Amino acid sequence: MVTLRDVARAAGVSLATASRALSDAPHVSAGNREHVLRTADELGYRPHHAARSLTTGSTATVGLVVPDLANPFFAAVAKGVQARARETGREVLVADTDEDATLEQDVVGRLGARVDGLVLCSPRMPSDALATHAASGRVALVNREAPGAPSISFDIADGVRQAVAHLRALGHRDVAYAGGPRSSWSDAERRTALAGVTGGGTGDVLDLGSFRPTHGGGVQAADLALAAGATAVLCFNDLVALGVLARLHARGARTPQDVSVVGFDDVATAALVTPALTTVAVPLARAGREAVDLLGAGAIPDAPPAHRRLPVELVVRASTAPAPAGSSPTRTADPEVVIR
Amino acid sequence: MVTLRDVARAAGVSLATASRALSDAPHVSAGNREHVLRTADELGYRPHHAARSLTTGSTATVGLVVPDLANPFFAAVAKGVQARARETGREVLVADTDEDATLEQDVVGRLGARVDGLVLCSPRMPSDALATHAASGRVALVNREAPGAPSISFDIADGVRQAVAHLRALGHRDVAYAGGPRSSWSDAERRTALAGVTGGGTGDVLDLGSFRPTHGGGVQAADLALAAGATAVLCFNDLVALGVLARLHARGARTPQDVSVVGFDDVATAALVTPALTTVAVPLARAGREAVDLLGAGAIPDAPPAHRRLPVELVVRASTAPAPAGSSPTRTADPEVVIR
DNA sequence: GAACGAGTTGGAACCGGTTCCAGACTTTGC
DNA sequence: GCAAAGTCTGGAACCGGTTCCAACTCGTTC
Repeated sequence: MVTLRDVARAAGVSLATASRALSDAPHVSAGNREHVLRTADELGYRPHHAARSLTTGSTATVGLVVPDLANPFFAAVAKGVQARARETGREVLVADTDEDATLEQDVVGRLGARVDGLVLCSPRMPSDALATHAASGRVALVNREAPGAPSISFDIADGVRQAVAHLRALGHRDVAYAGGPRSSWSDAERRTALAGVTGGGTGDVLDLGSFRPTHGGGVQAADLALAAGATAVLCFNDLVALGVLARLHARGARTPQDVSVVGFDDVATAALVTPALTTVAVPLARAGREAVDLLGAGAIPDAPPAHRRLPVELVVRASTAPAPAGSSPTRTADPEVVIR
Repeated sequence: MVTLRDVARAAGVSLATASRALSDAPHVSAGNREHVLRTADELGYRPHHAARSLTTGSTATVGLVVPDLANPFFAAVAKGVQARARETGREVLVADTDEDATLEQDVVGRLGARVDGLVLCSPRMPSDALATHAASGRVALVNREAPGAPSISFDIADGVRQAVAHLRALGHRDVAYAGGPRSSWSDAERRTALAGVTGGGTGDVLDLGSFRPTHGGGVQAADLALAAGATAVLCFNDLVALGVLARLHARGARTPQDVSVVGFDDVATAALVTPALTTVAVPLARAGREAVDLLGAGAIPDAPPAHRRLPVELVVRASTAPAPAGSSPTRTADPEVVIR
């Protein structure tokens, strides 16, 4: 292994000069700089990351913590984080917490010590724990908001509004919501938005309940939607929507002729299934990129952390269509479970 | 920030003793060890990773390089790598190369300097470049084999055999292969296997050509399959198979009644689409885990690198069925493009 | 009672860089 | 022509750990 010492010796300069030349610092003559650079190149010198990190105190690394790397939602964010980090000369240390809030906290602690900043994507830990970690000032959140930490989230309320407006415009009166986990921050956002949007006198959205945010959760929700006589189902995310689609098909209900389905997130597969899914597209990669930039912005201490909400957009595909003509004018479900 | 020096001072022992106590080394009295440990805990001591790395020469980090994090194939491998690394007390530095062979080489160089070992998943770089990097002895390959580096790959030949046998058993005589990129190592493996398996006198498999390994590639292949009168299509991977499925549906061909479709990899969505995809399941997460273990096994220098092939398994779902009764006994395609 | 050895202990060197500081040299201004 | 200012340069301290080595303690054995 060739060290800076070797380069300095070969170039006939001191360690200090060699260091300055290579780190592009001032106080080196043009000739010396050039010479050192060439010598380093010839010797194949590669700076020792740990050594540099030890003195400078910076690791040139960002950490990324996600609940599940194999979930396309998080994978897309990870791709954005990774791309932006590379552009800014940093590497990415990634950790998958297997959707486990306890493991997540552990991981945040361990990873936090090794990076300049940490991007937490959809953290599962409770708010108070999150606040503790946020206090370090080196944390940025994605898809969750919390008082102490800067965050990138999505304009979920607007997405819900667009989705419901779309369905209403198609004549759907019996719209149902297949919700995500109660503990989920983003499910709470959707529900709040639904409660607001339905106040317009056009009728309420039926709450089918909370389901696991998976294909299986969607299967479960689909039966409830059929039983309730809904002609349209708005889903917590695309995975749930895919489950709804599959189950409706299996039960002989046609999509979109009999029942319309709307997803959330616009994951890659949403466009590839048949019928292609109408869904609310959220800029996942962009969120990852901006979260990385948020980490660099720790310039002004005690400034209130930035909460940025990225715009979303309903993408209309083949899973939504006008409500069937003879759809029931009266609701069959218990009014108790309506979202307010 | 609390350093080892602080702990030593607070515990009333020397730096050396404190270090030994915390790294669980011998030559510390039980009393002292206990006392140091407690003091460190009270002070909230966290070892400084860069400092430790500087002296020990080990980074407790593995690097992972993948062409595309958002591709579920690589995401699954990444999850395995991540899990195994955590179990063995290491972190994962991940890099996404955007399917770019040039960027990949660059990334391997930069990442390589910061990790103890590097897992290269489906590397796109040419063999000679791969050999150069493999010479460092700290590289493990996934889904590709090369002379100089240990690797984890899949028993693709067996997968192809199982898939073709399945289709033959269903009475399909006109089986077509929708191939992946010519430069792909794993496409070459599939073709070699196809050439071998079709020699059994049961007829050849028609080569539809090479397609981008995406949904779009599958759409393209589907039209060629229909034109060639194939009753079954074996696809390079699941993404291509999904494209084939979608296009067949759009063109009014029913799956599996008219045309059967088989994928490769058993990505998560394969089971979720309608009809559910028959596909060759490969143990992706396991491959990631074992690749990490391969990195630790640099014990015997100059030992020939291990090439391990993990078993695969055909998963029969709803996209394959007996060949239609009246399928043409004669082939309409040019015999030149048959795989040999 | 002295020699011996095993078990502990702390001082100091070291890992590979960055940066402060003092000194040498060059340029500029009056 | 000389002082002041500025530019380069290299020695050395330092970052926070690990580990070598010498010294020291104590119990054991002859």
